[in-house]
Amino acid sequence: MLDTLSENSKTAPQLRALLGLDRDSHTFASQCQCPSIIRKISANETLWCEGGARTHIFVVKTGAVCFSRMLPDGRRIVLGFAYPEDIIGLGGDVYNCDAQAVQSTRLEAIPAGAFKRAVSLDAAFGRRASAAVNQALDAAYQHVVVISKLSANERLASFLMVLSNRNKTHGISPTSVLIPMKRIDIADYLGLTIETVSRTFTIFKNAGLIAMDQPNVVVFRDIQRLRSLAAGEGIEI
Amino acid sequence: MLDTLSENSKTAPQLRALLGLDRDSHTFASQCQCPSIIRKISANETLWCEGGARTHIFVVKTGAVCFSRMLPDGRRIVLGFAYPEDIIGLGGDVYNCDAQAVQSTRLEAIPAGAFKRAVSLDAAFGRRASAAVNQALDAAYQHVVVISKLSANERLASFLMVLSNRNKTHGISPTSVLIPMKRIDIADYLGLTIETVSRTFTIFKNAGLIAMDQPNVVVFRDIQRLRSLAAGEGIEI
DNA sequence: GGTGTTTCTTGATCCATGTCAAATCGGCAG
DNA sequence: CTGCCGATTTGACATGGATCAAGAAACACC
Repeated sequence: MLDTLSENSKTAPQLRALLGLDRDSHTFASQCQCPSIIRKISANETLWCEGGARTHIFVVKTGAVCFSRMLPDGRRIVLGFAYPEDIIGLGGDVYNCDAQAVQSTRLEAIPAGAFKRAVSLDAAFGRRASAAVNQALDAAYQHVVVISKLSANERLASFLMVLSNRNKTHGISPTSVLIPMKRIDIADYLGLTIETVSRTFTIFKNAGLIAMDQPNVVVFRDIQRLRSLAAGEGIEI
Repeated sequence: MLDTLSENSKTAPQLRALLGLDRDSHTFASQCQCPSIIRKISANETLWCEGGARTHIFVVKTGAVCFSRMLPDGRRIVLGFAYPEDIIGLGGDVYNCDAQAVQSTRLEAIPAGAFKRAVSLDAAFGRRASAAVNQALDAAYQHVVVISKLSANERLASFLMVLSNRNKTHGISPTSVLIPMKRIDIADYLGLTIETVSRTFTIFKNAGLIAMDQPNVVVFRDIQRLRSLAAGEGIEI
């Protein structure tokens, strides 16, 4: 699974520093002071499986990753997505979900053992790691809120607003978003079907909330209304 | 809010040790080496609010606590429940949900500052705390799975099986459970209405899966079937 | 023990979303 | 450009759970 490595632990951080890439994750890796290697995976390739031994912690460099679980009868649940600069793979002894790339993705892989050692040696680093877990917990709670009480319209609005907010915190325009994942991933994430997701996009277009020239680029036309929808203020379209 | 304290930090752990109560949480408190006080709250009383400064970490001694969030238009989402021996209130700088007692509840309260210091001083203790957060994350993921894809029957079965498993790990008979919370809490936890929860209990009774002489005591008659339902194996009742 | 109040259960009906089916779009190989 | 194939959209219909309404049971308080 780790046969697609392209750079070794010494050169990778230096290269990234030189190139000024991924400031945040680079800091993380250098704080770690443990071997870090770059791994590239293509769309749909699996990064880890639920129940598998937690061998690595990853930092997403480019692309996007999707976390999911499968029920015995085949129903699939998407638990979340990760984007560049996200630290993923933290947790207990075994991975608690599957992880696969939704598009071609480049990650920095840090062996779990070295990571664990770094955490116990450096208190500040440990706090950083636990902050990432806390963020994951907050996101999971928010996800529960979205799928347990929001309508299909509200769910999709909420999904779009998360992408918009992410753009804003990363210095990208929050008035349009690129959707890297397929409809089935969005549907399994929002607890809906692909048909309902598709219809809801159409409703948003017809209501003048968004424009969508390509199926994976959404331009916001009435972001305030979308925000109200996403927040669960009980408004109608 | 902390005016109902009944014992001080010195006597409480000693008393608990003498009485042999709550072995696990006692160990936790004594490891912490920071002031711990017992707090008693009655049913429906609020322990903390979402967004409030995280002043205390708690260990549930008796009773049960319910975590929830509220949407602007009044919709309520229950994120989970805590029972005796559970460590609750861990996370970032502010509480990420409301917490209220579902019945008369006794807790051990540890000031967050002292807790934080203990975590950074004692690596083993820190690992223990982060394990609790990891467990919370696992539970949240499981919750997402339950409410995003399971039918009402499967959701209630899942809820009952969690209670049953909890009994088992605590040395109590797993063939019957006591339901301390009201229907509305179960409904808001499972993303259903109280009517559907009630109807589903009736379906289970009629199908011979459970017996329920009192509305808050469930005796399992066909736990294997309930487990299959809860696991999402796609069976019908 | 009676009485008022809350909680739970049951019934009738409705609607948002699922399901099944088919058409259309978009990307890619040659 | 053309044909193919997976992804997306659209349409027609079915249904599980919500909603609205009314009883019945449990509980607290006098």
